[in-house]
Amino acid sequence: MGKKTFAESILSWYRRHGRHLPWRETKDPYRVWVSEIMLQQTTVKAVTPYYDRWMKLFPDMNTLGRAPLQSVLKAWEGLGYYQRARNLRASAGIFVERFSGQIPPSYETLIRLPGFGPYTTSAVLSIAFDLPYPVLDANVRRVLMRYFLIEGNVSPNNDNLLRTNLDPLLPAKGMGDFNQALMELGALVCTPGNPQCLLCPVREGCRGLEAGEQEVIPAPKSMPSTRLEAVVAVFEQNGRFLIQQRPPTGLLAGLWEFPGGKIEPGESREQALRREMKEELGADIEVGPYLTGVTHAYTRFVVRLHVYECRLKTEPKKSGPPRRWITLRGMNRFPFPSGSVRIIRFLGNRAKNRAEEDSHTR
DNA sequence: AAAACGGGGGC
DNA sequence: GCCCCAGTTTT
Repeated sequence: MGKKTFAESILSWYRRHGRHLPWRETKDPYRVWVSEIMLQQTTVKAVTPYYDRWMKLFPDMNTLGRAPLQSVLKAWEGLGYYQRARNLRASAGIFVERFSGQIPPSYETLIRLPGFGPYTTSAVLSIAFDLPYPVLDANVRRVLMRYFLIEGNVSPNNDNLLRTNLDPLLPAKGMGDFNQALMELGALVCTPGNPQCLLCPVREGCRGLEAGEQEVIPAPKSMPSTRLEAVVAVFEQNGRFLIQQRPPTGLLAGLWEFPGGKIEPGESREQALRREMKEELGADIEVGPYLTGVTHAYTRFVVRLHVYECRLKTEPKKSGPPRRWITLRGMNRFPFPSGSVRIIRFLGNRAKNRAEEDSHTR
């Protein structure tokens, strides 16, 4: 009886130390798929509550495949990368219409569908169908680049090197568990900073540890970061607020927001508001009191939103993006980016405070 | 090969 | 305040 193989070491560690997560309680392809999409570039901590809510709203493929896009986006509100939700809905429609509501267990078929890239396709096929596709995600890349001492950045070239090195170490069966075990090791032990090499089941064969390079592999990527100032206009008429829909493509596509825009260099906030509302609504406005400030961080820039109560002096034009007058409660049905959600929360608190003051001074 | 595409957690 | 995350798609 020889020593444990790489795969055996990883798997036995996973059985002992792997976390119990909602999407690991099942091999239902639909649930596995939804979890994989949600987990793209998104931490387990952030996904868990969304996943639980999602399965109540859209418990199976047929429900999702027939759901209105707006309700799907609403369920995704705050998770980010909203194209994922659109792709999920689009592919669910295809599964319902062309595959009897089933996910076909074929790499060539899935990879053509919206939202199925190399990672997701392999993950779904290995985890839900026990097919022999290894995955390369950020965790696996980090673990294996360290293990094989592949220095430098994550790149297609290094990915090929990884696959070549990994191939002889793959298990004969149970690829789904192996993939999840490798990812879990990256998430819990072989972390970006302060990796817990003493607790690692494969530290003996790790060439990165041997070379003392484990902390600097893969090479850290520097993130350009800029700051941006923007203004937001809140119009209220008879308890209803003006919101408008963003364009169907690009940043935050199809989500709703309060009108506003970027402050140009040398411009005051008030000037920016009047200019933006002239451009967006075709209306002249009066800028009222400052309501609140919200800082909203994106991957490569930070926006500071300055929110002002405003009043329309002229009627808005009819053309332009869809616009609606909506009560605070009515906003439950519209998907907003997180920055807008915080403004809505502010307006809700303000309304509550006003109601309380009324009840005291009455 | 690089950029676009969100947001929150961790330090 | 910076870095990262169960990637995909477009440029």
